[in-house]
Amino acid sequence: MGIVERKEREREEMRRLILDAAQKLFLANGYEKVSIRNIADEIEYSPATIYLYYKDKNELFFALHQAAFTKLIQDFAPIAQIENPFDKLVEMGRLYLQFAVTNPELYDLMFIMTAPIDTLDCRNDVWEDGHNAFLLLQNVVQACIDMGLIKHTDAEQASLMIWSTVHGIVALFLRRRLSMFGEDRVIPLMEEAFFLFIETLKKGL
Amino acid sequence: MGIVERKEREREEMRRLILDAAQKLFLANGYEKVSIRNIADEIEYSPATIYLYYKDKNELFFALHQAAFTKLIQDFAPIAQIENPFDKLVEMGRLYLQFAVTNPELYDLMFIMTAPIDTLDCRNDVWEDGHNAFLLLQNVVQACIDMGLIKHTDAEQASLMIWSTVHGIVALFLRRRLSMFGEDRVIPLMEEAFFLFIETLKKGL
DNA sequence: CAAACTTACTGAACAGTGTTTAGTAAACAA
DNA sequence: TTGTTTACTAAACACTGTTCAGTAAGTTTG
Repeated sequence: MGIVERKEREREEMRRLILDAAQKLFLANGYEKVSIRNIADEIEYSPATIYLYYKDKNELFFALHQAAFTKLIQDFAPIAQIENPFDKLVEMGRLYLQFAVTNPELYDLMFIMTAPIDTLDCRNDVWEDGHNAFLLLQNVVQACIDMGLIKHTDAEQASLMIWSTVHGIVALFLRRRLSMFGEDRVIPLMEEAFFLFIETLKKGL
Repeated sequence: MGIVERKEREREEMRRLILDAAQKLFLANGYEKVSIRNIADEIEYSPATIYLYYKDKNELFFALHQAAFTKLIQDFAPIAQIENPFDKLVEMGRLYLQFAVTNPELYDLMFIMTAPIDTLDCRNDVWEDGHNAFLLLQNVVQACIDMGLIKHTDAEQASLMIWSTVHGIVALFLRRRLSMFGEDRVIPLMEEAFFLFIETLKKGL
């Protein structure tokens, strides 16, 4: 009875087809300008069909947000090679910034938009992707503490502070709150702020 | 010929009427759920009338965002009494955090939503409110530098870093990215992260 | 194989959105 | 008392997310 397996497979393929079309349109036109009807047109199905595979638009956003997390984790792969945990921390921050600047729509979906989180809330589910990513940071911070590279002993507190700073830089940038510095100065200023933060951590944390 | 003056006054009153109705609905129901038709119902005018006073919805958002800035500046008034510039900085951060937590919709409008900024962009205008608020911070940071309380000499860089951290904390909170810490731990954790940041600045900046 | 059932899909509708436009009635100027 | 300007609105346009009855194909059963 391989039919149910094939059906299961076909269902998964259809979910992928929808997801890929959604991602393609999102990356091309931004999230605001993509509707269920657009996605339906792209895959040449009726809009109602999408609702057979995703409960609503938020769930589709959530699936996209999950895919974005696996991409971020992939981008983080090189840090495994770094020995010194503080260097690891710095490189993580650099890669995080880079990810946000090169994939602004993905970053928005992961850390700014409320749509994916709304889906979690109505399922009474916890934000696993976010939590895992945070633990990745927390582990590196803990390693710094264990080696005496950071004096402060609460890794969770320190991690939240570090995450906040880096997120703050990119969130202000992505939501165009740094435009007053002039278009060509923004990216350098962000990098300077980041490296100043690292230097401050070195001396003060 | 007092007629044009009266007309001017009436026009301004109407703009206020719309703005107040919009703010009332926004604060009550959140921004997502307020439409031009809702606002029109509230003030008992036709939806089209609103377009005689505001170019589009973004411009209305922009006006609300400006009003929010004057509220923030008002909330900052007590810092004028503080002598020591570093204490001033800390209190500014505390008040900023407090403003965000007590007025989440206003903060969102000022520093997260893109709608008000879209209006600026299409007018080729610069974000004055944001810039002025930033200069307020930068002046305090400069005072810290001048008194040797901060070693780093670039006030702009330092200010951006400080703003980023505080914004990061509240932005993660407001967009529900700290839910994984548990509802009752979130606010204390934010405060701890803030004070850890201050301690780190004291020692490292 | 034919009948019964299940699944996958869609057209059309519902209830909403921001925004524009033609037309009306009142206020003002000549 | 005309002519003109102003303030306003009903209705429409082109969208949006979402639901549901109906259809046609695929699958199972007698």
